[in-house]
Amino acid sequence: MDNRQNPEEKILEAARLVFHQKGFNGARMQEIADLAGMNKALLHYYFRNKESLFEKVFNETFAQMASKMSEIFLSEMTLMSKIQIFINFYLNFISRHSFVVQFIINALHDKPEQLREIILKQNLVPELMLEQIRKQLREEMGLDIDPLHIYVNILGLTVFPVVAKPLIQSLFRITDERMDVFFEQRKKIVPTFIENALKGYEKDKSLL
Amino acid sequence: MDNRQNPEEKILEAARLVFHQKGFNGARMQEIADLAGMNKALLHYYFRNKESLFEKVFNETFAQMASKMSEIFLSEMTLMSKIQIFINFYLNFISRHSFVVQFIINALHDKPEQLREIILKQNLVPELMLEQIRKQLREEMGLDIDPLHIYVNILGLTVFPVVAKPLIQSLFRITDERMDVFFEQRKKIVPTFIENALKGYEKDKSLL
DNA sequence: TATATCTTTGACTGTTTGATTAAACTTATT
DNA sequence: AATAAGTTTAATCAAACAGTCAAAGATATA
Repeated sequence: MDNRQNPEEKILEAARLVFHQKGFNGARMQEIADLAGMNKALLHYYFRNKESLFEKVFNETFAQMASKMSEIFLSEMTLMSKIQIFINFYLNFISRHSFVVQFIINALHDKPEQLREIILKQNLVPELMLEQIRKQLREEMGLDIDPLHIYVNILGLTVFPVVAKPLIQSLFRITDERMDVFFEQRKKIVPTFIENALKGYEKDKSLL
Repeated sequence: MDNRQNPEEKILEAARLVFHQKGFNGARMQEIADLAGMNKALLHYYFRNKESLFEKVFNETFAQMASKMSEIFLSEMTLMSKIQIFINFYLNFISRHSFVVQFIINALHDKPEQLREIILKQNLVPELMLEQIRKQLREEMGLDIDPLHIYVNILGLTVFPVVAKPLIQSLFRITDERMDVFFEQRKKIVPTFIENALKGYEKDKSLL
């Protein structure tokens, strides 16, 4: 592990790796210490205990993901370009940080109230993002649809295959190499899938 | 807990509840014993250890989910009806068994090789399901698309919102009641979304 | 250089937890 | 009724683990 960083940074980097892969229950303070190349007691010196170290990591990770999403969807582009960019970004991002989203989902699943407070402290306003999507759906495609459903659809089509990768591989006996191809294909397939779906609403506007 | 069942059944039922919610690492043998209303040593008497009890539960759960999916997608209906039925079934099912899919995904994530063997022993043939989808895409909609992408899209649109429910609620500050409405809406929205997307391909067949 | 403060370590503690065991209890078999 | 086999329990064990502490080491301050 890199020696140029200060201890706090080294601990956080190690903690990130371990917590992301194993979650709170699966992670061991000893393993984090080993990975950071220092004594276990130092973790408690810099971060009071396991919980607060975990919270730090969660905070960081969540903020990073959420702000990246906001950044993309609040930028100045057509909605379809944003979708294209988001999928490309995300599918590239996870090849380096495979477990981030699953980590967030599981953490939030284990202690929803506790982490919800932490999230509220960061002054993110994801509602703005929804309003922006609503506006663009109307102005660019003439659609009056609940933007939350569209946003969740985008996330589902992008994120789910990554999270469920081992499930898909087990079910259909797919090799790692074929999975790489599969994800590469999705960078094209998902945006057209969404575009087709949205254009379909234009003719028959009787829905939501 | 119901007294009419035999001990094995009682243990399995309790183990299911606890493992589904907390995963392997989060689960405690004592908690399972308490929930089953019996001494902890009995769990070891009937199931050698925690691992094999977990495997039993995983096996059961996975088989149940996989066979239900196969059943729907191998039945005699139009593809669009199957999609409609699947979404309805799944969104109703999880209101009673909230954590099944996330449980499977996490388990497969923690020990992929080990569980893949277990899965292979069940003689499921999900590839048949894919072939069936491919056939129906061609015959009913004149489309020559990789059925795996379509299947993953269906799963993503259906399963992701359920798995990510706490994430969505935290991000957009949505109450439990509004979430119920949201899921109820998706029973209609998702099938039309998919239908629109597929119909879009019919005109412009230059894609995959 | 002497002293105070900050950093790091190894040894240790108390608790939790999965697993074992020997004895008690129950049920079936003769 | 006597015996054997199967079932259940309380007590206990050993390992894993988060967290503590006193002392050693390093660094800054005077």
